[in-house]
Amino acid sequence: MDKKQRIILTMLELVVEQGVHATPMSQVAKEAGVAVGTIYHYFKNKEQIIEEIYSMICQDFGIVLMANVPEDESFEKQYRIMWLNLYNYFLGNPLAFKFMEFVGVPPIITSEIRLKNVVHFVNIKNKFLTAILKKDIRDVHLRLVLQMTMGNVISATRLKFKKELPMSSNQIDDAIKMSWDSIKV
Amino acid sequence: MDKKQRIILTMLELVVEQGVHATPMSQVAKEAGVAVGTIYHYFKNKEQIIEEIYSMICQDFGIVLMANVPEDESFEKQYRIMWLNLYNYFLGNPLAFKFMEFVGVPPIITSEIRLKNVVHFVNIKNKFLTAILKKDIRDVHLRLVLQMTMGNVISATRLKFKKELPMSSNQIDDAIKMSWDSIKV
DNA sequence: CACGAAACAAAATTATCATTCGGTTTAGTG
DNA sequence: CACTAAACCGAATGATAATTTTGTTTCGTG
Repeated sequence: MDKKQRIILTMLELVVEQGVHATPMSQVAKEAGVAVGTIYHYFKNKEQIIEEIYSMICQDFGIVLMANVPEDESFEKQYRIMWLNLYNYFLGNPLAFKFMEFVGVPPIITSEIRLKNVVHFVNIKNKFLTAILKKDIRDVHLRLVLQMTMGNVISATRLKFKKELPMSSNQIDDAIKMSWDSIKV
Repeated sequence: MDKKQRIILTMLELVVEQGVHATPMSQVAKEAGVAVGTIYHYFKNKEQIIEEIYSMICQDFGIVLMANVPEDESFEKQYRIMWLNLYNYFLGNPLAFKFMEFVGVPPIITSEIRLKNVVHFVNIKNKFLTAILKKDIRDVHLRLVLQMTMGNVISATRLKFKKELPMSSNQIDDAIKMSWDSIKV
């Protein structure tokens, strides 16, 4: 694998378990198997590595969320699939989840950086917007629906990761049902 | 105000806008109007200050959540009041909200510290548990209900703070309704 | 008043880290 | 095969910060 990618992934790994300021560049270099100087060959500074990680994950979100969503089904069915898409992405990419939870927030990620990455979310926004217009879901503000839904998936993922619940398929069903009931008409 | 309290509050203020590792003790000392040495007279180290802030806020939670909850009303009404209790606490104490969102997480707050503070949540847990037993709300795992509800309040608060929504009383009503619909039978 | 303990101060210590710099190696090209 | 530009290296630099140490002040009590 090329060094740049290795630096990014090592930083991601270390940062989610130690925090940004607690992971020295020297450690990143060592664990990535490169010299410190090499890191600065590829990146302007530490901050930029974090920024690239953030951007990478946002892009993932945009793609993963809309995967395998059948256009000819009810919105409830589509919702269920999108919900699971995100949940399964988190389960399969715990580093991404933890990064977004603990690192991808101010003051590390500034609102400016966040703004740069909203592009990745236009599709999902449009999907929910038409659902509101078609009265498939409650007529409340789009931002509220999105934030609540996202929050629900995160809640379920948290319980799973913290091992506070096993999240059997029954419990996942419960969570999705609860989530859907909160937005359905 | 006594110096210990001043140190805690200054640390809280600086930490939510700069992050833990980005706020030097020297700055805390300066803005609190004490000498660096004085801080170490009251606290073993930086970590302990953070820990005391966390504990302080957890205690607030336990008290605030259960305030003015009428025992003789339906659980729906009670839920509404608890929900607003927390929401209003966040609005009135933005530092506490931001601390819990950005600082009160691993690896800064370890699971050990978190465990020490679960005492503050026994009342609220019991309240929801009896609601489940009395079939006032869905029969799903207590942890799921709590995490989802907490997540909903946080979602609403986030939208307000990030100024993405004005959170008029209508919108708050929407949010509470959505939240309630997700747990009601 | 004196005297001991707690409160307070800040300089000194020790450590750590992000970044730079001077240089070497590698790989592609005419 | 030169030659060059990019890739790469890691010691040195320059800051900064957490904590310790040493000493001074305050204050309650016998």
